[in-house]
Amino acid sequence: MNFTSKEEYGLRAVMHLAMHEASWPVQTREVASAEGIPEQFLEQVLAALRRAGIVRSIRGASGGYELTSSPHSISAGDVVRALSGPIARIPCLDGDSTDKCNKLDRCVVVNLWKRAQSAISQVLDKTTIQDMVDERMLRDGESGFMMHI
Amino acid sequence: MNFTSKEEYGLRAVMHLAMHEASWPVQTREVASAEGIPEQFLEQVLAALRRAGIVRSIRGASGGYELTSSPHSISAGDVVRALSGPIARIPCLDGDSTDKCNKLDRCVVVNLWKRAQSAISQVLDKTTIQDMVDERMLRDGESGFMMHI
DNA sequence: TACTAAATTGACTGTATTAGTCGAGTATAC
DNA sequence: GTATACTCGACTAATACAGTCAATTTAGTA
Repeated sequence: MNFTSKEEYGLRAVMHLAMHEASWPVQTREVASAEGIPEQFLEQVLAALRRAGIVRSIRGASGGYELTSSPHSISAGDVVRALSGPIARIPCLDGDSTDKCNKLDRCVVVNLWKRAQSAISQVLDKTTIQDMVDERMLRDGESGFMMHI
Repeated sequence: MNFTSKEEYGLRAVMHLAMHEASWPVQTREVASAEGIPEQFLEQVLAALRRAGIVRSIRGASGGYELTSSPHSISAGDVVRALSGPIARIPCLDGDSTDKCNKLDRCVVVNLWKRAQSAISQVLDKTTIQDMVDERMLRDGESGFMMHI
């Protein structure tokens, strides 16, 4: 039950794009250096976000990435799911049927996991990227610059 | 952000002890076979629960494990934390100071993680073992027997 | 058209965690 | 004293995490 760097990088990258709409498309390198993310690793993250339809890529010289929709309509949950699959996965609920147990709806532990999963999803889904950008701008000032955060 | 087998085994073991107070102490072997948990692995789990003060062990022949307190006063969160440490750990908040970032209270992503962490903790902390036992008895009948669950 | 900047892909590596297993040792009831 | 049962530490295989590397494709620009 830990949050991963990949998820954090994804959120920071999407926030960065949201905050720099004026200079779209934004290049991987710029996002990487501004947010303190290893460039090659960020490429993986952005590729996953592209496959999930959250960002769009523009290839070739002076290409880069931009958001496909408004920061108001992208939730933190969207980004996390794009990078890690379902939030708080429950082992016996996925995979092939061999290791699924056959009385899932009766399993007390699974019911607990489901309630926890739902609680965390609610938090992530009702927080939009715009919410996070607002909070960030408030704290950092207009520049949005923040060291290693 | 996944739940682990160890956590599930721990919850099931504690539930089993709660449901069999009449035959305390209960032996590892019995818990393992009744709950479908690898015996040796369960020993590790029970040892961790003992160190956390959730169960007490009685050594020697006809020894075993019993709960140290009422199932009403043990929460699922207690069990999970005993087995996995803090719930939903946030990488940059623990470990040695070298990889801690120095403006934690300003980090938007960490704030999001904290809210998610708090949501999940609430669910796990307000669910008691007795709650889970009740649900289980309701579904399975008095015997409490349940295959592979 | 050639050059170059940038995304894209897939394979590769090291480390940590998960999910166990094994075996030797210790305590205690009988 | 011996069988039973907990205790402890090391060990292993598989998976996930966090990157890195090299080769390729695409597209803007001189």
